[in-house]
Parts: sequence; C-alpha cells; structure tokens
Amino acid sequence: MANSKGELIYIEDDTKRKTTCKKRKASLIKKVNELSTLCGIEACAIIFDPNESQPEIWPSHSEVERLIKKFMEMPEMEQRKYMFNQESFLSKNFNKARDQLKRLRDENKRMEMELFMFQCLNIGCIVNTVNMVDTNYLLFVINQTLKDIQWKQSRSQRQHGIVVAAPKEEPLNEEVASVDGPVHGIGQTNMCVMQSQDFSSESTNDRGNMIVPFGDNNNNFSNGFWPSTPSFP
Amino acid sequence: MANSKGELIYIEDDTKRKTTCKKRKASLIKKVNELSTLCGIEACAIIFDPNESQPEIWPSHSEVERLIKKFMEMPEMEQRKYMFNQESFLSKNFNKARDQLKRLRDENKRMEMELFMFQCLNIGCIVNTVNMVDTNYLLFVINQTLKDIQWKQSRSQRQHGIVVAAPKEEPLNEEVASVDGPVHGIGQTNMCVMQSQDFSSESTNDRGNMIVPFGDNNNNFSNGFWPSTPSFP
DNA sequence: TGGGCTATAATTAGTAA
DNA sequence: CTTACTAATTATAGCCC
Repeated sequence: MANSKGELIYIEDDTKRKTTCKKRKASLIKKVNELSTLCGIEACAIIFDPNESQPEIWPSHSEVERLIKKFMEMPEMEQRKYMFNQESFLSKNFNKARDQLKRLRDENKRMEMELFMFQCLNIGCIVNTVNMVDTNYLLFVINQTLKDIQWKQSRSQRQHGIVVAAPKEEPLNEEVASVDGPVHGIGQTNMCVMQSQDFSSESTNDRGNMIVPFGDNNNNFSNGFWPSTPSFP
Repeated sequence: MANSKGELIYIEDDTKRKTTCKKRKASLIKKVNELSTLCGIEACAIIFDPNESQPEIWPSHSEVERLIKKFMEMPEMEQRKYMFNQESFLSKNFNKARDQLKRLRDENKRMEMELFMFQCLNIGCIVNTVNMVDTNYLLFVINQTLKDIQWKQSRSQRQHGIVVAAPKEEPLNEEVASVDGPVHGIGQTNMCVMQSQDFSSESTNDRGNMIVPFGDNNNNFSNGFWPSTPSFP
C-alpha cells in the first residue's frame, strides 16, 4: 500500500475505492496471467465489479466455465490415467478439441448476436446481409435481453463479487431500473429488416449513423458477419 | 520480475518454477485478500498444488463452494451483465464487448486451425477450400504445436493448477511425442494442398478417410470454415 | 524443502493535467 | 472520467544457509 498507512480496511470514500478497485483488478489479472504463463498453469479470473456492467473475465468466458467445471470434477480426474498412443490422441484429443471448439462457436455466435443487436439499437434498424443473420436466433437474443431487463427491474439487489472472485449482494442502481430510455423503448422502437446484397461501401442512415458493411471477403477467417475491425459510430 | 529479464515465458527449471510458483501463489492470495477487504468484494481462491495433499483454499472451503455455486447458477446473461442505458452502453460496454468478441474470434480462429491441422494429420493431406484456409496461419499453428510438443518433452513434471485454476491438459505425452507417426511427421509427411470448389458431397481419400466438406451454406452463422456438426473419421 | 536476505522490478496511492 | 507522473511500498528472482 504505497503512500498509505498500509491499513487493510474497507475504503469508505467512493472515488478512492473505485480507483483502487480498478487498478488492483488490472494488477490481479496481470498476476494471474503471469502465474499462468510462468508456471504453466491454466488459470482464470472472474471479477464482478459493481461499477462495471459486466464481469471482467480472463482469459475468456468459455475458459472460465471450463476451468470451474474442471475444478468441480477434480477428485475423479486425479484418479484418471491418460494413456496416449497415436490412435487415442487422434481420436480422444481430437474429439475433446472439437467439443471445445463447439463451445467456442456457441459463445462466439451469442456474442456476435448480442453485439449485432446492440448495434441495431444504435442504428435504429436491423440490417440483414445475404442470409448472414439468423433472424430467429437474433429474436431469441432480443427476447432474452428483454427478460433480463425485466428481471433486473424487479430486483432490489444486484450481485457483485470476484472469483478468484465472487458475487456479492448489493442494492440495485435505481436510476438504471427507472430510466425511461432505450431500455424501455427496445420493444417499441421501430426496427426494420433490410435485405441488402451490397454493403461494399459505407453509408449512413437518416439518423446519421454509419451502417457498417457486414462480411469481409478480405478476411477469410472472419465469421462472415462483421468485419474484423469494424468502425462503429 | 525482479532480478530477471522480465520474460513472461514458462520456467523450464523445475526448482525455479516450483519456488516461483509458491511465492507467487502466496502473493496472489494476498492480493485477492486485499482487493476483497479494501473494495468490499467477496472473493475466493483455489490453488491446486500437487505437492500438497489438499488444494490451497482462501478464505475457506465452504466459502469457495458457495461462491462458485453462485456463479455457476447465474444465468449467462447475468454473468455478462450489461448496463442498459444508452450512454454507458453504447460507448463503454459496446466497445468492451467488441474487444471481447475480438479475443473470442482470435481464440476461435486458433481453435479452428488446430482442429484443421489435426484433421489433416488424420487424412494425410491439407485440404484447401476456396480461399478458406489461411495457409500462413496454419503453418504458424503447426509450428506452435511442434514447439509445444518439444516443450512437453522437456518437462518431467505434470502441470499444476490454480483457480480459480486447474491443471493444464497435456495434449500429448512423451510416448505420443516420440512416436514416429503423424505428429513427428508434420514437417516431413507428404502434405498436399488441394484446391477444390466442390465439397458438396462426402468423399473418401485413398486411405479411406472421409474428407469433410468445409463451409456450410445452411448454417448461416458458422464461421464459414467447418460445418457446425462435422463428421470426422 | 524451508526460510532469510538483498538488489531490483513492479505495484500503487496520491496528485496533476 | 482518463492518462501521466511520482514517491513510497511491495513483490520477487537469485542466493545462501
């Protein structure tokens, strides 16, 4: 605790605590990363910060879930013996990796959808490229989000925490729940589905927001949905 | 990294790694404790150490179980919480989510490449679809894998874990790495790059392995690389 | 293995722009 | 609210026992 009395007590001052929390969070994740790299250890961190809207996660959401699951299954894993020969490697490890990839794809898809939805909120309409958008899934994500909002509104408490961090109960931010803004308007705002085959050049809609072309032929490994480095308004 | 080059790479030397691990473990737990106390955040840490009969746990076993359970029971949308007012969401959270998506894509890409490489090992050749394979990146992944194998060969101890940290899976053990099969043969085996525009139907190569068609027009949200539910040999 | 010790790097609380 | 900077504290790699 540089420049301080070195007391290890709760910081009452909001600004100070927030600043300290932010700095220390970053440091902690860095430390976890270092330990992971230096000692060849898989590690993850989940930090629920009341100041942040979403938990800080390292190294990735899927990795966090995988490691926690691993931890829960630890006792039996220790008893296992891994007998690897060529066949088992190509079958077993391959299958394992394939499963992991599936999880990764699922998460990626959900993430794409979430971001797409949020962009729609900003642009004000749903832009659909050549069959690139799974509309049903998008609607599902939107519905889930709406449910989530309702759920939040109905709560009087919200969770925080850190794991290496864990959730902690604290009062819900009233402003968020009561604001009559975009949240409430999601279900009412005018959304349209545009079909377009040509997004080769940037354009703006009537609200002055840039419509980002989806898909990127130059990046063969993009998900064919968003450009790798999109420019957002 | 005092008295060191500051390199963030795996410590090969057993004694050094063990010592470093021990010191850093203690520091990490201390940091978690500090963050928890100073910022009023509930936190826990679990460290698996093969040298210990029981995993190192902070602050208590019951607390760890409670917090992990709490996190796992949290619906995914709550794990990824968003603040739903336009200002904070569209500026801050959107960018953050976008960055996270980028990391996700990178991870996904690597995973795709690894699986593709493993499939190549099994099929015996590199199948290239219409510009779908980033050959340079594939070679990079292959090289990384070779390095990884060498690294694992040089190790005499199994890896440990910390949680939230868990033991790293060893994709290969010594026997596999030393086998004169596909693994060792990556750099030597006859690999060919096939250009094909038509993988619409399944086929088998001369080794009887099925060649899986890449790309899937029916799954609009696939990465455009592999089918979502590929059939592997 | 498990401490001490030390020089050096890294962290960090406070402050200012 | 960041970003940058600084002084003070802490962390830690390498030794030694």
